[in-house]
Amino acid sequence: MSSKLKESTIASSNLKSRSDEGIIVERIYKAVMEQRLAPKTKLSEARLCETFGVGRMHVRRALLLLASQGLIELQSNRGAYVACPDESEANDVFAARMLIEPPLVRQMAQSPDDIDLTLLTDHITLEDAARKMNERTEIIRLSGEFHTKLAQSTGNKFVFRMMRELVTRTSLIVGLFGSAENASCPDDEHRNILEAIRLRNPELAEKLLISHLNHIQSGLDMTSRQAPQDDLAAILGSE
Amino acid sequence: MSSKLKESTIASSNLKSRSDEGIIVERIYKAVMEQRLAPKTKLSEARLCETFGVGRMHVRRALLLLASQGLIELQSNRGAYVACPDESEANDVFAARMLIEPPLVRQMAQSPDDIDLTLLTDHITLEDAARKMNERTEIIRLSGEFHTKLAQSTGNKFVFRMMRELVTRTSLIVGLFGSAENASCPDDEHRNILEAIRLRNPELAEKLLISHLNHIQSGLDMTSRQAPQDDLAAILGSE
DNA sequence: CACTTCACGATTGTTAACAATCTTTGTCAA
DNA sequence: TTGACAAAGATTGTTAACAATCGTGAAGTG
Repeated sequence: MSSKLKESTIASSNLKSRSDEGIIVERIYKAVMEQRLAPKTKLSEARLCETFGVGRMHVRRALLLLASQGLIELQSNRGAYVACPDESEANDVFAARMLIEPPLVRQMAQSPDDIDLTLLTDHITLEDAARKMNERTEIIRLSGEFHTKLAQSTGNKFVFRMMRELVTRTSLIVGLFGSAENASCPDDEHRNILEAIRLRNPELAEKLLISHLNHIQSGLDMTSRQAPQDDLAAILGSE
Repeated sequence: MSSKLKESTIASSNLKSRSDEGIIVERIYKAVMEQRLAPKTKLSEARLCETFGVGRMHVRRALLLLASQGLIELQSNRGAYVACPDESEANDVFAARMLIEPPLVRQMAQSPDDIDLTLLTDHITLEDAARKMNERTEIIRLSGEFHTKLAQSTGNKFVFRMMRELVTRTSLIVGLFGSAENASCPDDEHRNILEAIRLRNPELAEKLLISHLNHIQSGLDMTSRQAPQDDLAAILGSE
């Protein structure tokens, strides 16, 4: 396809990448992806101001961007809360992914030459490393990011953005309804999908991806929930 | 599928629908969809303030939302400008639509019972009426909105949002690179696609949609451009 | 004791003034 | 005439004070 897509944050794809709100958006985005920020956690303006050392204006702009992405919810006069998908939304997310990802990998497997495969092989190396070191948050984030990078490797920024939104939402959903071992994608499925693409086998790639998504979805339990957390500075402060 | 999706604006899907910035976003969105706001047109804050009769804060928030949607571009210290897609972006838009829409209509044709078909038949009625009355802007907008409503009728808000972004961008692209008669989708193609869905013929529906997208894309001339406009109040004021 | 009401503190929403930056215009010199 | 330079004007970015709203807890009443 065409463009480069080096940047992988919400803000930097549209705005000046070094802006203050870009940093805030990226940090919160990452915290959600790693399931360190639980749904319904309150993100108060004052707290974020001191955490990031910026004025309220930047915080409010960042919150607006996050809300437009659906990552948080803005309640009038009540503040911002991490989004808390319900069962219906979860179904929609997986339905959307079932619509998009199979044709995506199918197409990738048809002409893997157009595609940046090193990006994906490198990523799987990272996944293996994180698994070996047993770093929970890394595993979770990388596990989701594989699918994002799948889209990113096509070089199509629209496909990339759609995918990132769906993957982020999936991370929230898995954090809410998933059991512990289900938090990350199963061991070798990513590697197998990538291998099918490299071998130019569209049918196999599509089949593997569909069953992969089914694995994730079937591991969800739509009854259990979790409690919100609180210590924002500890969660968002590190980097 | 699941949710209702009555609201069809950018802002109202995530934010309080009656908010000031919601109105601004919707107006500008509509103006772009109808190709009344040409790419590179400057959207100055002061101008928008008096046009909509709101404070700068609301205007700036609306501009941020539009930028996050990719509809406009924010240049640091220089202001907001209607996005101006280049050839590479145009290719990406059509590639993304080719990826999503065929599986979408295929799936719709497989089980049209889950779907709100009256929404679509009503829409085609509107399209015919606008064509008969020769109302250019209406024709252009409805022509694009058919595809949006295609996604909307599934009830999946993620599919809907993805589609809306792609359709909006397509409108910009057609306005930039399209010839006059190509501004709207050809006469009966929408009706034929809908009919194939209603008749539960997935292969036909997919085939018709693919050739429909090809018609639109092949009607583009990637060399010619247009000049930006200026009188914002006249363009955005009416409603 | 249960319930309502009210007042206070905390948080978010808004405004307007101020600062920084860019654009334009006018001047001068080569 | 053309170009560089500088000042003025216009536009955007930022801040801080003010207003509005919400949650909480105390006080009062049945």
